[in-house]
Amino acid sequence: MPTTPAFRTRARLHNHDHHIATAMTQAENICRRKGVRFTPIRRRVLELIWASHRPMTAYELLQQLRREKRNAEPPTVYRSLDFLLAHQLAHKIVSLNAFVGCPHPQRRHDAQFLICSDCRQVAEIDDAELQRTIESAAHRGGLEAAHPTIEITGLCPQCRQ
Amino acid sequence: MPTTPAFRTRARLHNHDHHIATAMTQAENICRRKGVRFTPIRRRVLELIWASHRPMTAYELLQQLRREKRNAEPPTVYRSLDFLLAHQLAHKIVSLNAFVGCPHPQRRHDAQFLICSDCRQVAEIDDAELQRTIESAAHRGGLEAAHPTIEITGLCPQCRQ
DNA sequence: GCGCATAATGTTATGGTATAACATAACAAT
DNA sequence: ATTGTTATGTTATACCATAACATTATGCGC
Repeated sequence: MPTTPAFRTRARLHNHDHHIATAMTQAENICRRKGVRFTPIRRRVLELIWASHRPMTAYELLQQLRREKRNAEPPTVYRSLDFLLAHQLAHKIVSLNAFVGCPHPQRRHDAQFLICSDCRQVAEIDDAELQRTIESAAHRGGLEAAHPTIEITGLCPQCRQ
Repeated sequence: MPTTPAFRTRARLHNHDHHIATAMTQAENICRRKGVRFTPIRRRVLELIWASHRPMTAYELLQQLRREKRNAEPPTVYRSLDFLLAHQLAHKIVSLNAFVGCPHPQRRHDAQFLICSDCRQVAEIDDAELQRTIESAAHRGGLEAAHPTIEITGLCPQCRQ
């Protein structure tokens, strides 16, 4: 069971700048430890992802990026996204063709997402029981080295009110 | 636990024509019962989906369809797919942007898929425990009226050998 | 059967997502 | 400084999906 509520409340949204700063510092540290380059473009793309409360598509990111970098093109942002995904600093939500920041990039993990169909907010959960159940279902079905994509769409608490 | 193995063996592939015929008859019956029209195009698209052992993209289906129907265009196939998805005669695999036939379209269900990353074969499983666990994880996370997308990628038994 | 409403298909155009391929620039280690 | 490697610039294109409007087919009440 997550120790913090899965979806951000209004109060937590107010702290958003702080969240971004923390995520960026974390990303920096991780890249330094791994000896990979957290270049200005990569950093900026991750900042833009975090600056949004909702998952961002590659072309939304491109549009933002172009405000500062006139010559940005699709490969610019897709390459940065590839890097961020490879190092688990971000995740792709395949059901939305969009990207979110990873709230705990330190440990490698298979992510599970809750998606609000109304406000489009996404919460990453990390449910050990769910993980185990998925793995055992895959195994019963004959699948090995399984990498699950779990995306659950529904209504978040705020949007139900 | 499924009563048949999730992935098709070579023996079961030999029976493929029979599988297709069964699936088509089932689809016919379902459409008749629902009072919706199983038109020649819709029928043919479903046949093409079943004729493949792998998930088919919309444009692969279009290419096939054009062999018989020179004037087929993207909307032709997307409309048929919309119909087939709406009536649960087929499913979309969002992580592949591709479509598979539904092996048990009678009962309405949230599907879970095992995907072999080597041979690309897809098995639909229907694991009650998994379903329950997902729902309760979503609920703990605050999400209601949850519609899960479960797609697990790995290696199938044949491809491991 | 006839006329009508509705559903399905035809057709053209365009929007949205992602990558190939090759050129240039930045960096890091000697 | 030279060189191998990684990152970025740039152009073009492939792939995925739908909008919008015209035409045709079907089912139904008469």
